[in-house]
Parts: sequence; C-alpha cells; structure tokens
Amino acid sequence: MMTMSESDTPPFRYTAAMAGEIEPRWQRHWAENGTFHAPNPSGDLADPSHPRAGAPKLHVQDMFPYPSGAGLHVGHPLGYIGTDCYTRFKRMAGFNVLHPMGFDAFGLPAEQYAVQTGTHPRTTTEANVARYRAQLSRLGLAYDDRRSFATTDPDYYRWTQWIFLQIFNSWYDPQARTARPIDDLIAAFESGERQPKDGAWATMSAVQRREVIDSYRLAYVSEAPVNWCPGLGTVLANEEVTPDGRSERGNYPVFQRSLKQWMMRITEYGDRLLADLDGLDWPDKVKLMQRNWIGRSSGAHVDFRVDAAGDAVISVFTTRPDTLFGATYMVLAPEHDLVDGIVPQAWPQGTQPSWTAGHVTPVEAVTAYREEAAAKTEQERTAESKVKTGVFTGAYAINPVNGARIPVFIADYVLAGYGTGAIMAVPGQDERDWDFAEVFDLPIIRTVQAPDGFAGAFTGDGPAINSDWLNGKSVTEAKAAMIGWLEEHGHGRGATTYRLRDWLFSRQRYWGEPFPIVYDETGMPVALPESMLPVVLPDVDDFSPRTFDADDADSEPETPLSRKKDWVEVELDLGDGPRRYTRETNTMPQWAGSCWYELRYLDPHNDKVLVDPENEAYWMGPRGAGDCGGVDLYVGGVEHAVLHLLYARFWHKVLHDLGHVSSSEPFRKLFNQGYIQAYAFRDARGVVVPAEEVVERDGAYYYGEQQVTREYGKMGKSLKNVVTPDEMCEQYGADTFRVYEMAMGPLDVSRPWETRAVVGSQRFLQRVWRLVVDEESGAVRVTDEPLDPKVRKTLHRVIDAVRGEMEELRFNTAIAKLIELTNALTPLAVTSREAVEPLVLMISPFAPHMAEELWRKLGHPETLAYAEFPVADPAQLVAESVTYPVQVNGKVRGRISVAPDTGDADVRAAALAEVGEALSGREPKKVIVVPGRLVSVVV
RNA sequence: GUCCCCGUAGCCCAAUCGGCAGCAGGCAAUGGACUCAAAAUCCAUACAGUGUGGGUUCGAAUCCCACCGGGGACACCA
Repeated sequence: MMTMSESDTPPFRYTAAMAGEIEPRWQRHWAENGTFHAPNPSGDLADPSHPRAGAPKLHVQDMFPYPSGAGLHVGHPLGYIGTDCYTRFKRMAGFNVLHPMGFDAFGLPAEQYAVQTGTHPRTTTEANVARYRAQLSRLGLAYDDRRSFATTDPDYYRWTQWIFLQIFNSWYDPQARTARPIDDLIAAFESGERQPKDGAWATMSAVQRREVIDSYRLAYVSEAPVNWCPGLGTVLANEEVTPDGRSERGNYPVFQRSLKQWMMRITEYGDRLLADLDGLDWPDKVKLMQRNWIGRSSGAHVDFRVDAAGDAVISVFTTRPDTLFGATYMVLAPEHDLVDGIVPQAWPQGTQPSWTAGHVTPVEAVTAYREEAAAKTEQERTAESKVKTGVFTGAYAINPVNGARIPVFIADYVLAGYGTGAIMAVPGQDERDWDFAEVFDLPIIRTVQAPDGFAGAFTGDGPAINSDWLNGKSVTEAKAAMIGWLEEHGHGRGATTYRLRDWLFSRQRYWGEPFPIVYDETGMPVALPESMLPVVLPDVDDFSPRTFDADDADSEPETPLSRKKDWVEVELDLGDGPRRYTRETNTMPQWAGSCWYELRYLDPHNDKVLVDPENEAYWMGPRGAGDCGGVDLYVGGVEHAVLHLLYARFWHKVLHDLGHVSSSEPFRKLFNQGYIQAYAFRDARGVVVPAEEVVERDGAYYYGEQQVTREYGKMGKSLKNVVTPDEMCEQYGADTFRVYEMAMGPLDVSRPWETRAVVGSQRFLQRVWRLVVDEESGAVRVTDEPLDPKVRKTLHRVIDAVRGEMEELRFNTAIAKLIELTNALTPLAVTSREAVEPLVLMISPFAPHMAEELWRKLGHPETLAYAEFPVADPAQLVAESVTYPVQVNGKVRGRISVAPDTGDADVRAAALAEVGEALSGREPKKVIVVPGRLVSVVV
C-alpha cells in the first residue's frame, strides 16, 4: 500500500520528504555562510563588508528558555517563530537585524534531578541545552549563532558576578537620584561633606566605618524577616511566594523567619521604576501589574503619643491625613514591636466587655490573639476577611490634632509588612475601619461631607467637616494643609511608601552563580577584585541543600557549598598580604542571569568589558534626548510581567547610573505572545487518556469504546496531550509547521492546537511550489511573459497589505493575503516571473527553506535573506472604478460604478438616478456620500 | 468582592475612521474531477447575521448601558 501510494505521488511534489531534504540543506548553507551574522560597529564581530554594516539597526529578542528535560512542545516556539518571521522581513527591508538566542540554565529542576540521580547538574543542563539547540535549529530560526550562550557558562557568569560587584560597590544618592560608587561616599565622609546617620566618622573604628559603609551599599547583608521554605531548603523572594503563602515552585509552605541574607536595594529605584513605565511601549496590562507591585502611595507619617506608657510613640502611615480629626481608634499589627511596651497590667476603667475577648488582663488577651493570628495561614486570614477580628491592648493614644484619647487595638487586618505596621483608624472614610468599628462599637466621625442618604464609609471627595480649621477644604487641599500642620508642629511629615520590598538575593542552592564575596575575621563581607573573577562554582558530592519537613518552620538553612570546606576556607592576598578568608556559600537566584543577558548578546566575546560602549550605543542606545533606548522588540509570555522584567529594569538602571550603558531601560517595546493550548481527555475514572488516540463521533469523544470527557488547558506530559515540533517537522516539514503556527491566529492570542488543520498550510506551500516547479518533470515552469493587468493589481494590492501586516506582527492576515495571491495565480495558464518572484520573497519569512530553494530555481545564486522585500507600485493601487452600494433607508437598493476620482456631487447624482425607482417619487430628506464607501439615502 | 480583556458559520479566524458581515485565509462538511478502488491532489458548494436585551445614529460586529458566558489581574496595601 505504502509503496503504491508513494509511487503515485508526482516525483517533484512538495511533500514532507521533499521538505526533509531541502530544509537541512539550507540550514547547513546558512550556517556555513554565516548568513545571519549581524555586524557590530566594533570588536571581533565587526564586519564593514557586510551588506548591512552601518544600516539602521533592529534588535529583536525572545525571552530565552530554561532548557527543561522534557524538551520543547509545539507551544514553546510560537514566539520564536514570530520574531524569526519579523526579523527576516526587516532584514530584507534593509535593517541590520540582531536576533540572538541563549539559555537560562541555572535553576532548580536540574539541581533537583541531580539530587535524585547523582548526575551533575552541568551534565543534565548541557544535554538539555544541546537538545533545545537541535530542536530550534530544525525550525530554521535565523539566529546569529556566534552570540549564543548559557547563563551557566563561566565566561558569562563572570560578568553576572562583575555586575554584582558593581552593585555591591555602589550606593544610592537620593538627592542626585542615581547610584554612585561607594568610594564617593567614603570620600564624602572623610572630608566631612557628609555625616554618617549616627556617630562621627572621625572617631569611628575601622570596623565601625565598614559597618556604616555596608549599610549604604545597594547589595547588603541583612538580618531580617525573610520567606523561609523548609521544603525547598531555601529562602525565597517576595515575588516567588504566592498570595496564599506557598512557594511558586513546588508549592511548599513558606514561613517568615529572621535570617541573615543578601538583599538588593531595589526600593531606592521604586519611583524611577514606576515613572519610567510611562515611556515604554509595553502592554498596559503589564505596566499595570508593575505599578501595582511597586505600589507607591503618598500621604503622611503621623506620630501618636501613647498615653501613660512613658515616651512611647506610635508612628502610622496614612494616605488620608485630611481625615485625622476622624481618627477614633488605632490598630497595630499583632506582630508590631511596640505592643509589648504599651500593654498595661489591667484593663483601664470603662473598657467595653466586647473589646477584651473575655480575658482577665490585657496581656492575656494580646497573647491569646497573637497565637490565634499566628496559627492562621495567610489564606485563612484573608478568607475570613469579611469579619474583622482584634482585641484591645488596654492602651490609649493621643490624637495630635485635638488631644482626643483613642483606644489602641491589635488586629490582623493591619499588616506588619506595610507602612509602619500601624494605622490610625478613620471609620468614617475607610471601609475596613468602618467594619471594625461596627464590630467593636467604636465611634464614627465623618470628616468628609457624604452625599445625602449615604450609608457606610465615604471614600469620595467632598468638603471637610468636623475638622476644625480644615472645614470646607476639598480632600486634596485638606491633605496638603494637614501635612503642613503636622510638619510645623512636629507631629509628622509628608511621606511616600511603597509596597515594593528590597529584593532578597541569596539562595541556599548549589546550581547558581557563586557570590564574588569572602568574609574576613570580623565576619563582614569583602568584595573580591575583578581579577579573581569568575569565582567558579566548585564540584561537590552532594548537590542538595538540607531540606526539612515542609512544615518545620524552625529549621535552619544549610547551603550545599558550606559543606565543601576546602573551597570555603581560602587564603588570599587582597592587597594587604595573604590572609585567611571564608567564602560566601549562598548562590544567586535564578533571576540573576536573565537580568542583563540582553546586553551580552551585543558583545558576547568581549573579555575586557561587559559590553563595548560603542556596540551598546548602536544596538540599544537612546534615539534622542529623553529616549530610554533598549531592545526594539522583546517577545515573551506575560508570566514574567513582574519578576524578571522588574529585576532586569532595576539592574539596567544601576548599570546606566554607573555609566556602563547609555540606555536607561532594557526593553523599549514588549509584546506578550499567546499560548498554544490543547485539549486533554479523561475517562470515567478521571484518568487522563492519550489525546492522540481519542476520536470524535457525533459530538462526543471516545477512547476506544469508552466515552471520555474533554478539557482545555496547557500542553503537558501529565495530560498526555503533548505534540512536539519534531513530530511536525517529520510529518510536514519545518516550513509547513512555521506557516501553520503563524496562520492560526494573531500572535498575542491563545488558541488550541489542532494537528489535523496543519495540512492546510502544507497545501498552500504545495500550490506555491507547483507555480514554480512542474511536479512531473521538476522543470521550472515560470515564464517571462508579462502579467495580466488585473492580476498585476492584485499582486500590488497584496504586496502593500503584506508589508503593513508584517510591520504590525499580524502574520495571520499576511499569510491569508499570500494565499489569496497564490489562489489568483494558480488557475492561470502561465505563471509569470513578475508575480512569482515577489510571492517567493514575501513567503520567505514564513517558509524560508522552500523560498530559498525556489529562489535558487528561479535563477538567483545568492540567498534571498538580503533581497529587497517587494514594494508595491502606487500606480497599481488605484482602482479603475469604484462601486458604491446605494442604500435607501438602510437597505441596499442599487449599485453604481464610477471612476475613483468622481466628486461627491456626481456620485450623489448617479446614486439618486440609480435608485429612482425605489424612491418612487419621494423626496430624499438626506443623502450621505461616504467617499469610496457608499451612498445612503434617507426618505 | 473590585478592575481589565474577550464573545463573528461546526471549529480556528478576517472585516481601516461606525459604511455592502466572508472573492480575507484555513480546518472540518457536502458534491464533483482523477482512480479498478482508495489515499493524495485539484475544482465547486453550502453554512452565521456578530452572546442576550436596550440605546445613540441615515447606518452598529465596531460607540453607550444592563445582563449572560469565558479568560486574566488584584484581593484587607492604610
């Protein structure tokens, strides 16, 4: 059967087998000729003889993958194919295109696999990278392979460590709003230009001075509450913890523990990270997510003296200082440091029974409530958010504006981690405070005039009331006036707070970048000099951090590197003779390598600097005053909206401040591609069955004789619905696969995978092939006869449309236009070169191998990668005539055909003549002529 | 609970500034050509009135309001 069907296929038809021969051949050709090498202005990749040397540049980048052991499925390369089509188009349109690809190869999965199997993570990682490279190159992606790297290459992470040193060796100058070398700060202390926060520089010991300096560094060691995840044996950044208090990776419980860890002072950049979002061409959704994450709010700090508790002062942050006259009670977070100091021995006179939760003394009440709160998970806390809980501390505070004595509560609706962990409660203007006040029967004073009949907390604008000297002012005016008053009387000051926290930067893992840091006998960190980079990750026998029972909150982290004593204990000469040091044994988080990789692509082999300034300025520099510069197009999934994109912006700004890069943002334009999803099927027991073997009958789905249920979601091994690009290349060829992925919908929309629909793209390519090649003889059928004038107009209309669609990444509609053109050419008796050559060029971004092959057959010895993308002849775009539908009262009653340049009045006259019968003598009330569109007559 | 995005033939998707819903395109379906037959290929055909209900307009898939359905973000952030 097979041999019969094969023998019946015309010998020169474009089939999967044919594609399987053509594609690797052209891939070799491109590789051998360095077809996709992009020339740099300077350095080892400079090439003045390159056809695009000195041309306008375009830097397009994909979010590089973490090479997992499972390999790629058809969803992964969607964005890569998209950028490949775009950059191939732009290269033909005259740009010097940089389109590189690398691998984000440090991280947990390789390490966890190593722990299970004893295989070194480097072995696994290298094998996975090789597999990914093979899968990607089979797709014909036009990367400049000289610029590829993995973050695990010592040549690469040398510079990750170098950047860490830059950050460690700088501080943030809030006046200049910039990072500066730490030496500037030391000089300022030496000269007396600046004073340390506490103490006099001149009288400090060397160790004290180092402590002061270390407290200013942008990378610093801090003993602070962190997210400790015993199940993973490591600490995590806030961004890596889910809202329900679990690890994003592995879904283990996370606990707050005070531990000594490396932090990065990203909070200093909060306002710039926020403000500079405005200038970026990013999806609004992503900008909004970053704004929410940074969470800037402005208002004031207000100090409340605690009555009869020595000199205790509760400082609160509020965005509504204008409502201070309505503050009728205060709330501290249960964990707040001040709580113990203010709780009196006994309940004061007049304590309401409902405030004490039935406890005999305030101490008991507070202790019990704290235990209750601590026992609740984050999830329980928020799930019960509708009912406010809390307990009176027994203490009163004094409202600074009117001297009112107001009770102080603890309640878990106030979060220890935000603001000062304490609030002034203004039930009249805050819904949460209102709810709490109702539960505890606390007074409510409105300080903003609410509309008549309004019930509940009023958060809108209105004139101030019950507020003495603020009365009558609007919210905005009252805020400003109150801040002025607070500052004048020493009761507070205007303030801006951020939800953003400093970035926890150390991990107790093996498979990550070692810190270029050692500790001396004081226990304080010492930066290694650049000459000692890279600090190479040593081999160890045991890759695992000590992990614990997932719920053991009191466990202590232990790093894998700490067990390698001969590496940890070193003798080094750091300028003052050989001395003993201890190495830092934490490693950097997985984000480190992806924080700056866009820069290394620009100058990947440079061993003198991270990137030559000339190369950086060319590929990423600002395009004028006030421009941020950056990658011209960055494509990836929306899941990195906060983590990666925020960290990368932060590092980029530090490098910018220190003068290492001219751009102030890493990614000028961001595009989120959609996901390819897939159907999965389960049998009656809920067990997943292989999707490939399920058949559809009469609207139901069957696996064998069993009926199964269909669900829609991700493609994955556990859902038994994975389709790989390798299978698609085997069955159809890479070009068909590429065309299908680009044709199935807009790049930013998620859609279901449907293998049986791929054949449509194959048929399309077959028709194009057939236009050029005789399927029986293999001869080229193209002639030099001029094209039929009508088809010529179609050709130019398509060229014009395709250019527009390509610029906007609308590949699905571009391909539809190309199919339209192909279908117009197919029935013609002769195929003329005039149409076929533009078609081949236009199809080449999508089906580059087939296009190269046809281009060669058409008599061109050179690659088409640098051929000019077709340009439409404007003369061919004007229609000979325009047909106007003529509507009478909204219904089409006739059509007129006129020359395109006919004036409105003539169109109107012709239209009225055409529908004279339908009007039957009635006088039109109104005649609307939409030029080039239609005529609408109203009677 | 709040905010954002999206609902167009059986399915994936087109439709400039509100202007003839599809000679945008594809899958599947049906019929035909080719074939002893089938596959492949080619040709042709039909199928929705735009989630629902209102409104604005000469004219609404497009703008406004409400509701329904799907997806996403945030969820005590003072």
